[in-house]
Amino acid sequence: MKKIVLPKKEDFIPHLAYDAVIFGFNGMELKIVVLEYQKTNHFALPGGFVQHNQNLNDAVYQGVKNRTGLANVQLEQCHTFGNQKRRDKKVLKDICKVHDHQINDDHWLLDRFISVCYYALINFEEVTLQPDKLSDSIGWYSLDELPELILDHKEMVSKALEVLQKNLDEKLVGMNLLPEKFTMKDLQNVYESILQKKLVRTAFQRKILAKDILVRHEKKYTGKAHKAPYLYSFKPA
Amino acid sequence: MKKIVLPKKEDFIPHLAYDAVIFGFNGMELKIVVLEYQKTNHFALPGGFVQHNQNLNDAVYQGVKNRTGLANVQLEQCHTFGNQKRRDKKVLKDICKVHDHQINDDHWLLDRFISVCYYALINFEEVTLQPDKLSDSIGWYSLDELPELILDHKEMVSKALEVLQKNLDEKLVGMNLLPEKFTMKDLQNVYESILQKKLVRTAFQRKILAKDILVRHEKKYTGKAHKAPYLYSFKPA
DNA sequence: TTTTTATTGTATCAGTTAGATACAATAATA
DNA sequence: TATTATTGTATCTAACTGATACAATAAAAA
Repeated sequence: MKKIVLPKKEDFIPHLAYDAVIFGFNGMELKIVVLEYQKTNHFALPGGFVQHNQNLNDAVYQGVKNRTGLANVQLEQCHTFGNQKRRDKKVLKDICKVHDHQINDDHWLLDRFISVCYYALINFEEVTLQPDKLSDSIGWYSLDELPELILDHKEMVSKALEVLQKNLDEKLVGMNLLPEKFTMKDLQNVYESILQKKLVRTAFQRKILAKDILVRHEKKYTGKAHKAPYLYSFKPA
Repeated sequence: MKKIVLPKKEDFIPHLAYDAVIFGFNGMELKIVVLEYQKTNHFALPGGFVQHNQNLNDAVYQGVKNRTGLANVQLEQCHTFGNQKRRDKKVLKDICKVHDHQINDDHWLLDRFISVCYYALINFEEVTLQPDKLSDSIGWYSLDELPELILDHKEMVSKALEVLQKNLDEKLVGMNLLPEKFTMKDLQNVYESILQKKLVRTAFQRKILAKDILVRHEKKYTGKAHKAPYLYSFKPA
């Protein structure tokens, strides 16, 4: 196991972290990015720390880029988790041990951390996840098949989904989760995955078209035995 | 000027603060609690720091109680402000000077702070504000007559109001802002103050009554030359 | 070639909700 | 007793949603 360099205490604001819930849509299901730490069986959201002279938002953006390979991600803050109990010495020790680091009980990484949770919506198809050195795997997990996550990361996922649902109509979510061109059915699937309930097809179509935010393109012939749906794209702002 | 004790560095999580936007309603206008630091002409939201073994939520609750005299306040988190520029050495130095404290440029209170912003709704009438030792005045200011606030506290107020507006219908705000019994007009004034727009009287009354959350009581005779309105209270949960 | 099948796009009807308007029912005053 | 301002409610209309219906396909089956 190649020894990696632990983050240095003096570079970062102590006791402060961030974590990110990154949503993607594979055409049918909503999924999120989860990291697995090498040989520890610990799963976690991508997260990190904030440097002393770095904006919180920038730290999250940079961190998500470094730990997942994803750039140009629009991150939205959703909640700050500040419970005193949110620490887990065992997890951190496990992770460090794999990398041949001995850390003492008073090491700063084992301290109590307050974490600011962000979420983002990205296009599942156009993206290649790139695990960093701490993680041996990075992957998409559907919401109802999440592995056990460390600390309160599961709660973060719930909170992020809740905020996402609340902002769905105004934030025009589909724009980030779908490819350039998509069918009405695709868009409805996005909405249903996020809201976790079925919508009425005709009412949905009517409502979306009434918003006047879509451009209609050619039909999409899928080879299936039925009428071909139109393709749409979002009107440019 | 009696010398006060500055918060001790070792007791608190460095670089981390909270601030609170406390809304009250005087019957006509929405107002918020603002502190003035003694003889400095600096105005700020009530805020403070988090102890090492204290939950973030508890810290805010305790802090609001200590700095304003308000207890049993339902606080909701609304946003975390993490811009690297949010520090102002002059303000802190001014405050400390008044209390006869010399602090150096590297004092921890002058560091860059990340602040978690909360908001609360309280009953203006039933409350006596109690300034702490750092502040010589504490008072209610209406939103359009706020003094200049330190740092990004003005932005915090905007954010808190925005979140409040968004949550208005589900959080049943009136419950916290009105006295036990109130008229329909009172409730409408609360809604209008928060949403900062006029509502249609008949539609508002119809909507609220349809929610089936109010109990109707006796009439309220104001001495004015017109029909007396009914008093209402919220149905107990 | 014709029929069948699944899905899509749209229209229509009913039920609900909100704004606008109208109006009767007051309390106190003129 | 008439006047005034406000309140509580009803009614009309416009907008929106769910439910239903149905024509228009695209490809497979007959």
